[in-house]
Amino acid sequence: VADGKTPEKGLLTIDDVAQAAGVSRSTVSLVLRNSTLVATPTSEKVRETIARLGYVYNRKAAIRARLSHLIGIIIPDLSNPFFSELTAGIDAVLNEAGWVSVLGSSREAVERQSLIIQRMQEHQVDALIVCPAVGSPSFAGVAQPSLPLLQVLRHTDTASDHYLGIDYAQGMALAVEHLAALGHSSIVFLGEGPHHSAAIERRAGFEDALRRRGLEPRYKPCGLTRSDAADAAAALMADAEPPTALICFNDVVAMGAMAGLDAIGKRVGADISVVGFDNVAEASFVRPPLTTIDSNARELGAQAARLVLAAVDKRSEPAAGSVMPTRLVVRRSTGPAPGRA
Amino acid sequence: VADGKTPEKGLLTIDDVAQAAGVSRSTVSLVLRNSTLVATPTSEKVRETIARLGYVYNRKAAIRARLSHLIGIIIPDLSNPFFSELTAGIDAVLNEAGWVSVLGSSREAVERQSLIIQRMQEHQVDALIVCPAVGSPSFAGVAQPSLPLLQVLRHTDTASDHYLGIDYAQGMALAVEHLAALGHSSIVFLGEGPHHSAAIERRAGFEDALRRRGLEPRYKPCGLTRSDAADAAAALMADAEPPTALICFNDVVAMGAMAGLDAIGKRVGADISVVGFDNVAEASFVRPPLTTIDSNARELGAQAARLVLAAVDKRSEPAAGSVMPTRLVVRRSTGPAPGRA
DNA sequence: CTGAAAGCGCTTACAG
DNA sequence: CTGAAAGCGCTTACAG
Repeated sequence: VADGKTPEKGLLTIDDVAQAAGVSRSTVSLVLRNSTLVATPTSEKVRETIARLGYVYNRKAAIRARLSHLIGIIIPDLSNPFFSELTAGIDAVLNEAGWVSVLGSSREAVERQSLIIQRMQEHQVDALIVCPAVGSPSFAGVAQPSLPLLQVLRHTDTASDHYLGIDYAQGMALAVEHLAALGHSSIVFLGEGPHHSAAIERRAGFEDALRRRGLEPRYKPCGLTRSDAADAAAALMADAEPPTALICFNDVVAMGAMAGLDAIGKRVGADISVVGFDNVAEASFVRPPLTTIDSNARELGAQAARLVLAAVDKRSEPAAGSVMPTRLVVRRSTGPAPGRA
Repeated sequence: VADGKTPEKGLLTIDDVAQAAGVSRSTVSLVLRNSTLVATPTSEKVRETIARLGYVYNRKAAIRARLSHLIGIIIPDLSNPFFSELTAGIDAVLNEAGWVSVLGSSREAVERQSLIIQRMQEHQVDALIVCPAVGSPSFAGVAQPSLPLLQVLRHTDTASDHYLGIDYAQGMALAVEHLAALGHSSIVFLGEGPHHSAAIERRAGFEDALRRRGLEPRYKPCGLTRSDAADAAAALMADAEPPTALICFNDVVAMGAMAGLDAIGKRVGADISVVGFDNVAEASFVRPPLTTIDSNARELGAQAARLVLAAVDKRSEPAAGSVMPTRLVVRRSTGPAPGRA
C-alpha cells in the first residue's frame, strides 16, 4: 500500500521481488538458493531488493525442493540434563549448517514416539535423530524407508538400524578397575532400571569386568530417580554384608545415592565409594565431587548431527556402528576400601 | 510397483489415495483435516485406504493452509536446567495439541537470535515463544508484525512486546523476609550478571525488600557459572565484614557458592546461609539441600504454550502482562544468623 | 455430501 | 547467464 508493492493481503512473494528488481522470478529463486548461475551484479540487485522490501523466503512453498532443512530430534525426556546436553550438541551443529531442529519428547512412551515420528514426517524432515523410548520395536514400520534415521545412546534390537553410541562396557570396566585398584572387592551395581540397550550394556560391562577379576557382581535395582536411589542406597547399607563401593547407573542415581548415604551418616569417599556415569555438569559440584565416567553427551550430539547431515548430503543412510569411548574422571566420592587406607 | 499403486519415484500422494479409495482428491483432503463435511462411511473408507497404502500427509505441500502447525521456541541455552524444564513444559502442551516444536538456541547472541527468527519464519511457524538474549532490541524489526510472539522469563524494553514472566521482585521479597526472620542483617546479593529484565527485577526486588526493613543492600557480581560463583563466594568471606547470608541470582550460582564455601571450611546453613532462585531438580539433592525460590519453569512453559495456541486460534496477539507468583522452599542451606541460634 | 477446476508460491527443466 | 512455461501436492471456492 505504501509503495504500491506491498499486497493488501498476505505477505510478499518472490514475484513482488522479481518485479521490484526488474528480473524474472526464476532469477530470484536462484539467488535465494545462492546459485552460481546468477551474475554478481544481478544477485546483488536482487538481494538489495529483498532487504529493502523485507521479503521472507517461504520454504513451505518450496515444495519441489529436495530438502526441507528440517531435522527431527526425538529424546525420552528433556529435563534429564544428559539429554538436554545431547540436544544442545545436535542443535549447535545443525544450526551452524543452516538446518533447523524439530524437537519431540517421547516421555518413554512408544506410542507417543510413533506419533511424533509420524508428524515429523508430515513436516518432511530430512532426517531423524532418535534415542528410542524403552521397548521400541524396529523403526522400519514407523518411518519411511527412505528417511535417514540415526539412533543415539540406545538402539533397538534390530541390527539394521543405524546407531551412534557410547562404549558403556568400556566405561564400566574403567569404573571397576579404578575401584579394584583402591582395594574394593564388594561392589554393587545400583540402578538396574529400564530394559534398553544402554542399560543392558552397562550391566554386562560391569559383570564382565568383575568376573575378569574373580569378583562376584551384585545388583541393587532401583528407579532412575534421585529419591529412589537415595532409598535404595540407604537400604543397601542395612544388609548383612554391606558393599564398600557402588557403581551407579548414571550420575542422577549416584547423586541420589550420595544424598541417601549422607542422610544415614555414611561418609561418601571414606566409609563407602560411589561412582557415577555421564559426568553431567553438577557432578563436580555436589559434595563430595563425584567420581564418574564421562560420556560427553554434547560431543556425541555434535557427532550425530554431522553423521546425519553427511547422510542427507550423500542421499544415503548414516554411517552405522560408531561407538565413542568414555573417560574416567576421578573426584572425591571414591577412596580406598575401608581398612585399606 | 507391488500393487500397481506405488509410484516408482517419490512417495504416495493424495491422488494415489483418492484413486485407490474411489473418491476425489478433495474428499481425501477433507478427511485428512477431519472435516465434518464428509459422510462417515466415506471417511472410514478413505482412512482405511490411507492406512493400507501407508500414505503420509505432506504438510509442506499444504501451502494454502492457514496454519503450519509449527511453533518456534528460542532460548539462550538448553544446557541450563531451568531452560530445559521450560522447554519441556512448552513442548508437552504443544505436542498434546497436535503442534510440533521447532527449537533454537541463541547462546545469548543477538545476531544468532535474529538468524534463528528469520529461519523459523521461512518455515512458516505459526507463533514464536522466545526468551530474549541479553541485549535484544524490540522484536518489531526482526519478526513479521503478523506473527504472534510471546516473550518468556525476560522481556525487551519495549512495552508493546507480549510477555509471560515471573514475579522476581516478589520472590526476592520472600527470600529477604525468610532470612530476616532468622536474624540475618548482613545479606549479599551474589551474581549480578547480565543486564536483562529478569536480572534487573531480581536486583530491584532484593534492594526494595532490604530497604523496607532498614537494611543496606550489598552486591557481589560474578559470572553465572558454578565455578565463578564458587570463587566469588570464597572471596566474599575474606572481606573485612563478611556477610551472614547470600541470596543468589539463581540455583546454579547458589550451588557454586555452596561448593566454594565448603572448600574454605564454611558450614552452609550454620556459618552462612545461602538462598537460591528457581528450584531446579538438583536443589533438593545437593548437600545441604538448598533453600530457594520456586519459579516453576515447567508450568510457566505450559502456560506460555497455552497462551500462544489461543492467540493462533483467535488470530490475535498473545495475552500480555501475565506474571506468575513464586514460592519459598525452605531447606537446610539457611539457618539462624550466627550468634542468634 | 462429493467432485472438477483454479490456485498457492515456490522449483525445475529447457530454450535462448 | 536469464526468462517463459510447466509442475509440485496440496487447499479452496464453487457447482451440483
